[in-house]
Amino acid sequence: MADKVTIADVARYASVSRQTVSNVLNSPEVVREETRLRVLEAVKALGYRANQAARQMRTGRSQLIAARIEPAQDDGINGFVFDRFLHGLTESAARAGYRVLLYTADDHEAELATFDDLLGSYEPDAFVLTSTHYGDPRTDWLLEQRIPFVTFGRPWGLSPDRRFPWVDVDGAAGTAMATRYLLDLGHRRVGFLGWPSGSGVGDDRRDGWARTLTAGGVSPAEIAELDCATQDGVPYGEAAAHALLDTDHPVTALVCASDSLALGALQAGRDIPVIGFDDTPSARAVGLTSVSQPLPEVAAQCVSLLLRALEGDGAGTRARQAESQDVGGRTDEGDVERESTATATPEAQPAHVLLQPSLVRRRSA
Amino acid sequence: MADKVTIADVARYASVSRQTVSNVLNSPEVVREETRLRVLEAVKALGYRANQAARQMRTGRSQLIAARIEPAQDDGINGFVFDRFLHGLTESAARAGYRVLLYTADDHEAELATFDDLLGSYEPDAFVLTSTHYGDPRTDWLLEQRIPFVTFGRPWGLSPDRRFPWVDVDGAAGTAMATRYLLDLGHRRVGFLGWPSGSGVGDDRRDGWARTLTAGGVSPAEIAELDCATQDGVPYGEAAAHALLDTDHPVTALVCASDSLALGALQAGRDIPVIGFDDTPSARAVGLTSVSQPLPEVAAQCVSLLLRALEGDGAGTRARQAESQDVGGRTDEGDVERESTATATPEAQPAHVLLQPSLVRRRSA
DNA sequence: TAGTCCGTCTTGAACGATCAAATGCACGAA
DNA sequence: TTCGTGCATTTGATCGTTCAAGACGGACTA
Repeated sequence: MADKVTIADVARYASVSRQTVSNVLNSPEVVREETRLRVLEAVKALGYRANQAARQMRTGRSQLIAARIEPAQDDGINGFVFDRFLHGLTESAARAGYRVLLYTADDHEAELATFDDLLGSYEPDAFVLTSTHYGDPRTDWLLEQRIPFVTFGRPWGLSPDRRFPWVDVDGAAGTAMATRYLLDLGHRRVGFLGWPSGSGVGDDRRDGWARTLTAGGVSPAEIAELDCATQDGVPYGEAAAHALLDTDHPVTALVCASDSLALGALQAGRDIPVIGFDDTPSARAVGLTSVSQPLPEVAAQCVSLLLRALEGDGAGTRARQAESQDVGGRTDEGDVERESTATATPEAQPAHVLLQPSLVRRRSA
Repeated sequence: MADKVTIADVARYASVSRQTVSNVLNSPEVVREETRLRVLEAVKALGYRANQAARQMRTGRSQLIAARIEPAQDDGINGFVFDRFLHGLTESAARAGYRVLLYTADDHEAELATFDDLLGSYEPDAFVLTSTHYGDPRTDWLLEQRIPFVTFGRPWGLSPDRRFPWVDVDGAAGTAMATRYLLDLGHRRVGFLGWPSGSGVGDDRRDGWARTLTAGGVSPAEIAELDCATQDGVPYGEAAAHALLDTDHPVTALVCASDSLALGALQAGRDIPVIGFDDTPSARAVGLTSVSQPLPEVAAQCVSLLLRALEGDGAGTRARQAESQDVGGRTDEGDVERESTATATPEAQPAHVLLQPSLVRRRSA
């Protein structure tokens, strides 16, 4: 490799001091235009790139965002969603001058230990959490340590929504959309295959369905009859579908909390419309209509919120200016906000963003 | 956070010099036992963790392994395989004291630029490449720059196998196993749905099938008749399956180069045995028998080979000892080698490992 | 004329670790 | 007694960057 070009090399080449080179790169406004150009030329000629480690040592900022890579679930559904999210995160982060550092952890306790470990060694500037749930200890820990972070997933069960920034997809809106679609097709007995109540995500998805049926004039009693809760997984979906189908008064269409359940429903063999959730490869493969989460946008919003949080905390000041320029860059390119229900919150308050899913129509409905 | 404990704090606490603390952690053998214990106690009491940035600055080693996260394919199959691989990589790397840094790139040119970028700023110690293919420019670039790396995938088309370390799964053995299984079931006209020749992976998988049929006494002419090449994707698989089924002399079973093709074949509706490749969630969901790659092992082997390569190059010497201990740690826990066809190569030569896939039997065959 | 301020650039120090070399000490041989 | 030897530990320098403070000349003010 090119023998390591340092800032001193650039300084010598451009006949200025180290600090001037640094200023050109980090605080261009304090440097005379002519000098600035000369330095930039030198930077280009020598192929200079600031050494992260050295910079980090001085500024305390690593330009690293840590994210946990989760083991693919048995049915790989979560894995897929997460994979696409991670890809988007890496891309959005790169645009803002950050990189994504991976870690694993088997449970929450191990994850907290890993937080500590990482903070002590690699010093990531922020964390991104996924799969938040009721009573998640991770958010409290990070809040207490005052480490910037965002979650992909609402702070289920936490009193106010604004203790930390989060991004999520409106699952209820997704199932509502699916249900509405089936009602418009003329169906009235639209069943729901979901998970046992208690999970934020699952309950949210059920709500969207129930709410839409209610709006469509279906009675609460009937709604209860159309609802079936079971564990996630294809075979469970199949069994649950049978429970709703093999009755005197069978459902005529199904909305499901996951593609796994929907696939199971398809395998039940009746030829009724079925709609899944997450638009996984499996859905695509078998032609299953499914609710799709805008994962690249979720990732972009996560980075955007993180950058805001990072600007707020107390570290370097000079360096911070360069960043806010980067933020500007990202914002320019973002058609993101337009299609999102970005719930604006007052400045200086952790913001949150709730994005709308979309319905991908295929053969199954 | 705990106010940053530095090596000087530990030294003060244990009444020794900074260097002694450093030695306890990196070259324990030069320190008197009594001192060593006292220092370790101090480390524990203060919760000291060596700062990566500072260490990197001195040693030139970042303890970072860079890996590209690929966008999920249309059918998400590659995405899934890669996701699991990445998880394994992160875990194995962590055990050896390394972390995984992600990057994205749209094409090879962009990827080379990213290599350069990363090497200039974050200075990863090594790269992990996936999806290698004929004439891959990335391996040449990295070889030329003398950057350590491993690939998940053979150096297709490169003359000798030993220019760089690689890990791969024996695809031919996988399709051979699948074919053998169908032959044993009494089938003779076992068809193959694969990709057009030209891709290393695809040709390899076809070979395993053809070879097994030949061994089973099927004539070359007949084999050619049973072979169908098409683009990857469920609908293509369905069409191809029809081509092999709707003839005077239809196939009675199918081996496929991917789960997508296999799913297509299933949708063709004939009730014949079908075997896919990669054991993706889709396969699990629909009960498709499939050839499964041992991805966690692949990842573990990648890390193992990388560590070997990293020991060889010319950087610190003291630090190196600590690492080789780590390697030892990993090896202990590794049932990995046992079940793999680890092709041993002479010391100091890049090694490679070819792992055996397994057949996961489900309803489809 | 002297003093102040501003814009531009430079100098020395510091981040936290490791390396290379030096030091102190105990021991045994000359 | 003196000196070399080897072990355990310490000291000073260094990695590449940014921060804080200082230097310098010119313009503007008093």
